[in-house]
Amino acid sequence: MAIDLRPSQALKLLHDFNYEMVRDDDRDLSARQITILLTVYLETPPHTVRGLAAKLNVTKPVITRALDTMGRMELLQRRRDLADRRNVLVQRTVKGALYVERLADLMVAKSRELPL
Amino acid sequence: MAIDLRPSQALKLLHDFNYEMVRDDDRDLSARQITILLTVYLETPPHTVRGLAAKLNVTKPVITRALDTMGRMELLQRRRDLADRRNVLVQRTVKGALYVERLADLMVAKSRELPL
DNA sequence: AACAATCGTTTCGGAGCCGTATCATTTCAG
DNA sequence: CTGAAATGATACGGCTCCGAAACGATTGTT
Repeated sequence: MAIDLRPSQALKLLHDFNYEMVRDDDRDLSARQITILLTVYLETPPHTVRGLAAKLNVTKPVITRALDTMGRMELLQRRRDLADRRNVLVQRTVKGALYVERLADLMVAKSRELPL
Repeated sequence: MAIDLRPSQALKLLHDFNYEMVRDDDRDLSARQITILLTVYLETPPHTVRGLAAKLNVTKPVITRALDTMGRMELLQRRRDLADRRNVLVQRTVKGALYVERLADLMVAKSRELPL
């Protein structure tokens, strides 16, 4: 069964999801941060700073700063690449996995409430 | 046919949508701004600063500043309530309607690309 | 070994957004 | 008519993020 979303449903889903995020969290992640987080959790490793910057079409400091922030939140962690010590590998954390899971649950819940 | 979104599909949709937003726009809207915009475009008028603040559980200056920003972008506009001149009515614009339409189209497009 | 290239980080000035408190304007109540 | 209440905007100090440039560390090249 394909996902057949109508424009009005798409907007309502977008609204309800963001609405819930805004109401719940004091500190919500930016679009860039969410994209970085989900890229790390959905795509196959390894993930480097340079690779993420290129993929998202942003500068490297943007990734560095996002890792600082989300590292502080324990949603992601850095690790040196032992094979090439210039690289930093971005890895998942338990707390990050739970956060991503919560995003998914919220999205699923809001999609179920959509009118036909 | 109900919208039956699995968690993995929800995450991919969330990722792909944000990814596209980040790649395309230099200046992307925050979660709060998107919520305000969609609230005005989806829910029935009138929309006041106070009403939006209460609905989103944020302070009034948050709404005022968001209206400044999105007003500059011409996505929303202010108008004095002639019945009660203390009120400011938040209204849609042509440019804002096109932006919202683009959001919907992007969401629909990404949802169609989801794996079964 | 010496130099260039790569990688991630840091620095810098500038801009946006935050919450709290305060303000001007308008309306309502006595 | 006068004071209280309501509404939205503004001032303030603080925090985060931005892009560009410069930096240290590491690796590859010759």
